[in-house]
Amino acid sequence: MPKLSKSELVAAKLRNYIINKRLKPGDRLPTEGELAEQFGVSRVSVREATKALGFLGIVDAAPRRGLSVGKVSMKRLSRYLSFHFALADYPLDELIDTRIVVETGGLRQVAERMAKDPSIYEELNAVNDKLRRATKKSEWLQGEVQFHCLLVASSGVRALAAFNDLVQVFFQKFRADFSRSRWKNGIPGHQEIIDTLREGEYQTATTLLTTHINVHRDRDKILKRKSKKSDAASASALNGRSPA
Amino acid sequence: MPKLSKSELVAAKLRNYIINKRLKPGDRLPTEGELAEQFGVSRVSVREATKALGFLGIVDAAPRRGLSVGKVSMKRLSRYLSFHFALADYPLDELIDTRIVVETGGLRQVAERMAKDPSIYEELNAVNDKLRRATKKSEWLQGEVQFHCLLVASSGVRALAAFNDLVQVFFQKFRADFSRSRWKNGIPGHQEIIDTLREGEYQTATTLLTTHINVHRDRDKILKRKSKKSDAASASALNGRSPA
DNA sequence: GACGCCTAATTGTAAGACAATTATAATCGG
DNA sequence: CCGATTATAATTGTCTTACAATTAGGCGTC
Repeated sequence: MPKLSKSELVAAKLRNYIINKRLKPGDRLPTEGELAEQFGVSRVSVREATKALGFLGIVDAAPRRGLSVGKVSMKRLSRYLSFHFALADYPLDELIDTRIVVETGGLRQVAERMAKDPSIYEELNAVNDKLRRATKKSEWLQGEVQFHCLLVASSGVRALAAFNDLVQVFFQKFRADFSRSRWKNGIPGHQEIIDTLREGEYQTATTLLTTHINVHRDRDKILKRKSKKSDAASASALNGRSPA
Repeated sequence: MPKLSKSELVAAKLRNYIINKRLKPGDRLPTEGELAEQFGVSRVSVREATKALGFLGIVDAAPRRGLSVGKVSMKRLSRYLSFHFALADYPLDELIDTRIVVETGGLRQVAERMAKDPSIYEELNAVNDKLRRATKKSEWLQGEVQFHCLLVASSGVRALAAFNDLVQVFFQKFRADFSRSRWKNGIPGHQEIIDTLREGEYQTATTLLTTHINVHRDRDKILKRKSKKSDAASASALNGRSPA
């Protein structure tokens, strides 16, 4: 059990403070000095906590104005997590499983919302167009993440979208060694998915998206074919959901 | 253009340092004092940066050992996600959608693993037994979370499990006002789900689990049948302490 | 009333000191 | 000679104090 340092405790207490008082972005927090007194620690410890939270955009600090609750955005995180090499945490298979669950999980809602609001389709289409025009690999990498994040965000299930943002960052390193012909190939796949969704056929879209994501698994299998025989056809799960 | 603070600069430099030297998790970094001298700032600024990166698990610090590159884990990041959740205050409907996606998403894997390892069934069964013996509501609350967390963890998809842990914690407040007869009712549901999974029928289990979770939605609908589509800032109860 | 200056509150940075922790070396017992 | 224990020292963790930098809000002048 890793013993929590004082600044980490302060961060946790600050979190509870924000939750208990039901503070929302923009609301004021006590000053560093007041927090120090209230929590019974020195200003240094408070600062280490607020600074750390400030890095993430959770709190916002300015001289004279003091501290306030900031707007949490996943973009801040990605900035610090852009070290793809440091993220070798979960094996590829588990990340792919995770992606399939999270991304396909929201498709029904995406289809429903598309039916009511055509602009959702337009946005996704625009991102995919941008992807078509991409020439440099970095452009594609960025666009690819953007597309998949927007897809889940379009479900309107924001908690799922937030988690998906993280997963996409984690996954980034596996996209790195993807040949150009390979990713040019994926773009019509995107198109098919959103077109199918516009028709309301979210179950078909689920199959398509699953296959799209599983491409990474196949590639991995090929790379280490020497290992045990495995069922490459995969095609495994379409998660049957939606009980009415 | 937001002016970067010194500690943020240090964080950026540290990031470049890690990238340029191609450091991997576990590799040693200079000490705080050395970094301070090298970057021409005080130890305080270095500390604020390393602390912030430490929150994300990007650097790891220990007395005498010094600083080293850490490995970012989903556990670590859920701390950040928990802030996101806390500030966002998602409505019940979205949390239910999230739960259904995450919990049912792992069922296929659970069934597969159960077939190979019977102890998975036993564990789930044990938790459900404990649930049956629960008399106090607090026991039930704890057991309920434990069951659903174990269920997802049994899929072996750890990233999904980590996220699910978080969702369960935030869902707790909605379980709070659940009558005893109501939750006694849910226990056979659990049993049916794990039994079905043992048979390998994960699609049936998906339907069952979806219904099980949707009970909360129905109840919600009933509660505010009078009040129309109002977001109705949820009242009451928060947890007091941080979830580790 | 509008504009610019002043002041004070608050964060930002620094230096020094000491406590807490722990890897490594030294010591001791067998 | 080896294992366990103790002592040492290096490093992070925390506190205190001090001061610089920034800026919101008040004051005064026109």
